Amino acid sequence: MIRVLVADDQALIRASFRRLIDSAPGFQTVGEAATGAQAVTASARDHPDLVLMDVRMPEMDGIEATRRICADHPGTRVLMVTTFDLDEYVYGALRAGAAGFLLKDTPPAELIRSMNVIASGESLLAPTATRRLIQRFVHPPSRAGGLDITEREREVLVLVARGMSNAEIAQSLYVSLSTVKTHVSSLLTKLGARTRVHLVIAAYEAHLV
Amino acid sequence: MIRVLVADDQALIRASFRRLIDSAPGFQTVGEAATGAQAVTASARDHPDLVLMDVRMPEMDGIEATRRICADHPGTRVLMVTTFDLDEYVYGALRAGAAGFLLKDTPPAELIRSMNVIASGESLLAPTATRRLIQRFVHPPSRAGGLDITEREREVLVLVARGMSNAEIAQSLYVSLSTVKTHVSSLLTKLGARTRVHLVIAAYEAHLV
DNA sequence: TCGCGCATCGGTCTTGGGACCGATACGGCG
DNA sequence: CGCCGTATCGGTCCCAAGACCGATGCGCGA
Repeated sequence: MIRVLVADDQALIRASFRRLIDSAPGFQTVGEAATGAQAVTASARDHPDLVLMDVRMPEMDGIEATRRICADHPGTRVLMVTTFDLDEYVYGALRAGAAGFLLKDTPPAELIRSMNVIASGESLLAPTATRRLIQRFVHPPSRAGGLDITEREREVLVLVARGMSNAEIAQSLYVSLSTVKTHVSSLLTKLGARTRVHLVIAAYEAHLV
Repeated sequence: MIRVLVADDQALIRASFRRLIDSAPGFQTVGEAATGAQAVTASARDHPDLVLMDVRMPEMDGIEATRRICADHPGTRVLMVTTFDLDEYVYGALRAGAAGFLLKDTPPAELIRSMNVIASGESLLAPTATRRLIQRFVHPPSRAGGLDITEREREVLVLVARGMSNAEIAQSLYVSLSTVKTHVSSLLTKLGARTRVHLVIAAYEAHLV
């Protein structure tokens, strides 16, 4: 028997989840929570196998509640169930330790199947979220922005970050050593760096390499 | 009507997939392939909406075939269906452009549902694979090995990679400037680096930072 | 016991890096 | 039109960086 805690600020939602769960073979609700804080305390008291967690809740949101529950009770699996399919929600939930993420428009039968999967120790995401997670896995966000530098300076920066000396960069870009030095100096000023080593670090942090 | 190509080297598997697909409403098989190469040519000829692709096939494996199909026909969605739940398979398939990854022990009804999800443009993974992908998302692999240097040298290396000068490192480690220089020189030699910039690069590449 | 690797330290020497000064030329923009 | 930002270039100055030389002490295994 899989013991389930339902956390949602709307009583109507909680009631419908409870009906669904109690009517499913092998499942049983052991409590309800209307806030994130209540979910945490209820989890500590009843140590459910599974928590159906909403994201938007008063007092403490579902993400933070998930973080605490997962930290305190590794055996408890959290399945995020929310109305909004937002990346911040999904990634926040996953980083907080959630084992799954579904939308509230998921058909009841599918929800029950998913809860079985989660309770068995596996993980499951809404297909849209799965697609975006894969996207992010295959093409990690390569934010080259955030650095307020000119195009030429950016070119110099990547060459610096490749380990080239000023002379090598000068050859590579067909300009004089002086010019390279000027660009490097500008970069040092703009990026608040003391030495070219800091430039390399900045380039790596900005995923320019 | 969703048009499906079945690629698997075993005729028995192909036949059973074909029966399943043709019996499902809204689906229709448009071809079979026994090798990766055949899958590529068949996709080019019949441009199916969906390809059920096995990983292990003669001539060309399913990963490579997926890569080519996705590159040539962005409209064609590939669902990897394999016996073995191996990370190399999953990640290889995803990087190749596959939209989904399931195991052959997936129940027929579930497979059909999954094909619907995939065909609708979303993505879907076997729960075990989902769990590992999330794991990798939350805790990216931080391999710090590969560098044949002493423990002390490793300490110096990370400080160098943090942008500290030799003098700062000396203060930080409570040793003299000479000692730091010695360690840095050793690092330069051992790692085949010309300047400390190369050390920073090596440190980042080795994920020491 | 001797040798070896490691960590520690000091000295000298050369060079590239970087600060700071100057300049010219080009293009967009009010 | 003049102003400003960008890219280009030159020169001077200083110092950290790195090469290379030496040395000592410690622990560990042959």
